[in-house]
Amino acid sequence: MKRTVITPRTLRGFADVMPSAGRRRRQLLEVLEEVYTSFGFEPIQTPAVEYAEILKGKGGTESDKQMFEFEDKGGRRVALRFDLTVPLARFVAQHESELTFPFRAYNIGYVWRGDRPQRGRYREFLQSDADIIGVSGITADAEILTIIATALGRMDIGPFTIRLNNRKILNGVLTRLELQDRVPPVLRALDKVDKIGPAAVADELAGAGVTAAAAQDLLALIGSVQASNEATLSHVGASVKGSAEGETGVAEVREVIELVSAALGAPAPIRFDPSIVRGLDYYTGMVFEAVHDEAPGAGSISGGGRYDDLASVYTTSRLPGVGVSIGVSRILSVLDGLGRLSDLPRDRTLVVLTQDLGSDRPELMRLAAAIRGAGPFDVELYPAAVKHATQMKYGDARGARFLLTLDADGTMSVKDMESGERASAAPAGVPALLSKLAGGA
RNA sequence: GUGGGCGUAGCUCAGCUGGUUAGAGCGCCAGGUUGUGGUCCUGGAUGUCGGGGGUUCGAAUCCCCUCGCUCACCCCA
Repeated sequence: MKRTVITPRTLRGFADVMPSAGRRRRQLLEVLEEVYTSFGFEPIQTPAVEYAEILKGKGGTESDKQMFEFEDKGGRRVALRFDLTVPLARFVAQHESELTFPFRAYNIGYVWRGDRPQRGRYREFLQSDADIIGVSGITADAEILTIIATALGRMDIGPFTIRLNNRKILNGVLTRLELQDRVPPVLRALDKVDKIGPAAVADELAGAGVTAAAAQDLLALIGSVQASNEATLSHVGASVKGSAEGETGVAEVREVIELVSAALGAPAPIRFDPSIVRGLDYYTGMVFEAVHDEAPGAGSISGGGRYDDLASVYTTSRLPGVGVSIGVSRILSVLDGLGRLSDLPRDRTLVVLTQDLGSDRPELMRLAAAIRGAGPFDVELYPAAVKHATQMKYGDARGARFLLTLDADGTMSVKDMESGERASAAPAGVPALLSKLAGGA
């Protein structure tokens, strides 16, 4: 009789994390927490599920369409969070009286979006946000950018570039061209210039009711990325002449880059790119996204910007903010695509203790604990008294550095899997022996 | 949501214009080597050819439907 089984599978867009990716993920998260903390950010957390009315209508119609929304058993309309920024706005508005401002917090968690999965794009993915709430100066903007540059640098994932822009630049120009009532379609059209080219963008702008002359102005503005930020800034500075808001935007970009470079003690890995727009409707000033230089087609590994009005739907207090979102799942996917997911060396030495039917198991347990306490060792006791060769192969497959076998006469034999050499010692001397062997190599 | 590509062993894939028992490499298992891994040698197991229907003497191969995956658009991490 054949037993029928349920085919093991995951939902479209929902992925398992395998051990190789899991180790990398852990390392990325360690770097993030360390960097956030070193900038004074506090860890917070918000729920995965919120009232739908809290989440909907904040990030634009596209976000609403992609939101997982359902009814709970009590008949409430609820939704899975689409990002971590909108829940943060709710959090800050709700706990305003208990927080110290300017409030700096980070939040690491999964978010859910119902769009079609592709490489590096999932329906459930891990994101890590850091935000400063309560001030509108560009010092905060610069600090956020410094955090990204620092974190991405320490993650050791390869070269990256932060593409930076400021919404005030385009807003200013659009106002001068009397297009302020058509901002979203115009921004959408301009955002496509890399993909479809200036001519097609001009067509789309014409379709949005933009005159040919205005379209040329806009294309000149966004097509002005130069070899250096300074060159781009002066180029764009010329096109925004006459618009106070646009001039402010250019000045902010210039100053922010200067501040980040000062913080890093080196030129910031930032490229001023006036074509960066970003879809989320709530951004009001600085906007940016980071791409991995070796996988620019994989999409952004980080993004964010300034949003000065986000919390206004939950409170009458003015709570401007600026934040970054780092795509942990996306970074893992990029590393996987580059074949560098599992090249992370073990940060501690793995030791495997073997056993057989006659082993003194209390002695083995004591010894495992002693080795763990003796230094940077991860120690596992093979959990069954199977054939010794099997346990050796297991240790090898696991990448263990040392295989330990308790001999019948009570001495411990130590095999160094790297050199192939064997040594022995009394159990009490094993921790010291391992430290010596591991250190000497 | 719109449009393209692809579903053959655990994995990566080969199977020409339809033709007998469907293959390779890797992996896995066993032995060589009964308490000392990797290398090597020998042997072995495994497929509803994604599913359903149709054409045909005959379908992994052609047609239709369906499911799944994937890429592009859209949007973004």
